[in-house]
Amino acid sequence: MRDPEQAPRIHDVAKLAGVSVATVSRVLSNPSIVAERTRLAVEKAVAETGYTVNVMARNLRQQQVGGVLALVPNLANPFFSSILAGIADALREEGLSLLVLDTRRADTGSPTGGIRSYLTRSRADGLIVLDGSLDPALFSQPSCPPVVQACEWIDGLAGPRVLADNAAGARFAVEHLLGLGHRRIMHVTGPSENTLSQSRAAGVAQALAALGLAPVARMEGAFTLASGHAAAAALMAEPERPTAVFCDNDEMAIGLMAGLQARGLRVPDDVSIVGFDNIEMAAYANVPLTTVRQKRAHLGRRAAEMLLAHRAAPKLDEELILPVELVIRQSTAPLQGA
Amino acid sequence: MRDPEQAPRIHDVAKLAGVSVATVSRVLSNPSIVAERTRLAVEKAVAETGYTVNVMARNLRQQQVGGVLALVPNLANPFFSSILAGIADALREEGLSLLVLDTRRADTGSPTGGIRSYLTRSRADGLIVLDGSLDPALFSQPSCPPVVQACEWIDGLAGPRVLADNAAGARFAVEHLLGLGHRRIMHVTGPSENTLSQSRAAGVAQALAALGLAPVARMEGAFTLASGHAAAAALMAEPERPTAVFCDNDEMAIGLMAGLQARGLRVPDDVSIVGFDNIEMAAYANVPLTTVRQKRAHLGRRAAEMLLAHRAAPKLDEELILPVELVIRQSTAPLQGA
DNA sequence: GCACTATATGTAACCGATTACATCTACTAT
DNA sequence: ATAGTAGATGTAATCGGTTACATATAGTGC
Repeated sequence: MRDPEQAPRIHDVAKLAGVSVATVSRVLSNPSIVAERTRLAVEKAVAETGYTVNVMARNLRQQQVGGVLALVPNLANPFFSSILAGIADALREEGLSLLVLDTRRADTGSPTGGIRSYLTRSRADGLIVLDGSLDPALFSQPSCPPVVQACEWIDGLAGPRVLADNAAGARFAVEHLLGLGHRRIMHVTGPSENTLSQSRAAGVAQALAALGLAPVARMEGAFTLASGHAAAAALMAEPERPTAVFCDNDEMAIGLMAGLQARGLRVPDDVSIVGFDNIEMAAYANVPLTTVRQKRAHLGRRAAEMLLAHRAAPKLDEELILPVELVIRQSTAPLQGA
Repeated sequence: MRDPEQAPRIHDVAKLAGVSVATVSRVLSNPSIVAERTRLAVEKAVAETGYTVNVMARNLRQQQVGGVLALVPNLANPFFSSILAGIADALREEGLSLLVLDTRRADTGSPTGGIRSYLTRSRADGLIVLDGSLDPALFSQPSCPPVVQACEWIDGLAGPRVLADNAAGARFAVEHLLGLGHRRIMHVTGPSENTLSQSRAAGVAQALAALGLAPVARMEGAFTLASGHAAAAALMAEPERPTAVFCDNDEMAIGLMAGLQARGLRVPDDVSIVGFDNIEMAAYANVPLTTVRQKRAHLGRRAAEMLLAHRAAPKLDEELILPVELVIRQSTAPLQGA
């Protein structure tokens, strides 16, 4: 006798409906091949018992997990969470769920285990990697599920990628500053090993080179408010003080604004500032921030879609570059005395 | 013959090591009960084959999923993502993974399916609910896994909860303003049906009642920058303009500051402002924001720990109230002319 | 030397679905 | 009337582990 508290199994439904388990399974997964009469009886039995499939059993049999794992460097960072929202959206439409792993924290675990133990077909049907600092060797195990890189990317790791057009965005930002007459432009970057930083630096160099210029100053930050704040001191210390700054993200730009204002400099009168990302706060900063818009949720969605397509028909090395656009607000102004 | 591309199974390891599958399983899960000699042989075979357990098969047999599902109202909201980070941390230590479901988006799906289909023991070993607006009936199915409510809570849903001390935080904030001499205090709230809003409103009322006062104005916001910005207009429209505002979260407070400054009012000279949450941006706002600190990652961690404890030994209706503290920065000042 | 116990390992049932294959029925074509 | 076929359903193998139970071996006490 079976404990009535237990969740009903397909067998219970079958018995109640007077059919075999196979028929019940068919009603649930492919109703069109079973006779109307039978189907109705089974549906009634399902309703009466309150049966729902045991997802684990189905997954085992079908050799799939029903979920995609996202590797994020820092889950608490709002930048990533809106990408995740886009990913979750696209996955749910396909009946897949979203698993999340914070790589910075997981890393600290046992050296052999840690992240690696999650990179198996038995744990996820696919991987979306948002952390460009991971070792490409992690993904070379034969049991590693299909991978799509999004936002950041890993040098030496092939496979599809979805990226924002970082170089173009940086170029737009700097061209905007140049157009306002600025020539002494500082670049507050992300960590130098970060792939985003690198491609944004390339965009900056490109825009400046068109006029035969180079950044008068560069400071390496960490994409944080605090590092932007610290950049204010660096700016003041420059012998030829920059009149404009491009920051690799909005958080650093906002931190920088706060730091400059605390030192008595005014934005945009004394210094023009451009950020990157267009986080929600950018529009509500003390001085609304001119920045480069990047559609993060959309990027996440495209990454998930690409993963699903890639699973169906592997397309190596497809690279999707999403457009970005400059949003001009009030943190930039023509060079004084120009 | 087995396709050598396939992931090795426990059977392959057993054959290579010259032992039974049971022994291999024991080496992996409970090494102490197998002889040293045998253990070494098995470990060698595991290394040679590159075997890793099939998580789905193990989970099916052990009747567990290996993951906990967090229900969040809005994944893109940084407020929730740092709670998730805390949850993920605590779960990983127990070998569990974090599944995420964005309830606002999932809601829009089929009425019968949607969220409900995720609330099954076969999909998650436990639930952490961060959305107080959900229907308690969702969790009454017999197959629903153990639930812990965190941060927000659902009226009519019993079970353990982890909350910040919202009433005390609001009281601290208002007492601080009263102590600075302010008497005309406005309260910018979250949505009135939100449980957080309700308990914060209670704290506000309590603090004011001690002096026989009531809020001179109240405006219902949506926890967003935009609604805080809109509150600036409401404040200006008051016949007796408030000299201080308590906002139910930092985002609204920052939006409000921006709105007031755009209208020529100065913070804190003309209006003092207190927020709630202590998001990172609070310290870097144009005027650093006085606010109530709530340790979000810690709250998430405690929620996960409570869930794990609850699974082991169900403790109904345990309620954990985490302390909060006032962080005084520069957005509050003594009443002018007091 | 014998019974008994502890330790180590193997055998096979089991978790709960899906699905290849077998079977049965009813109908069509010759 | 008979074979052939399509459609509906049942039977049982299968996914890949874990673990209760059985068995074998070595060690202990009297």
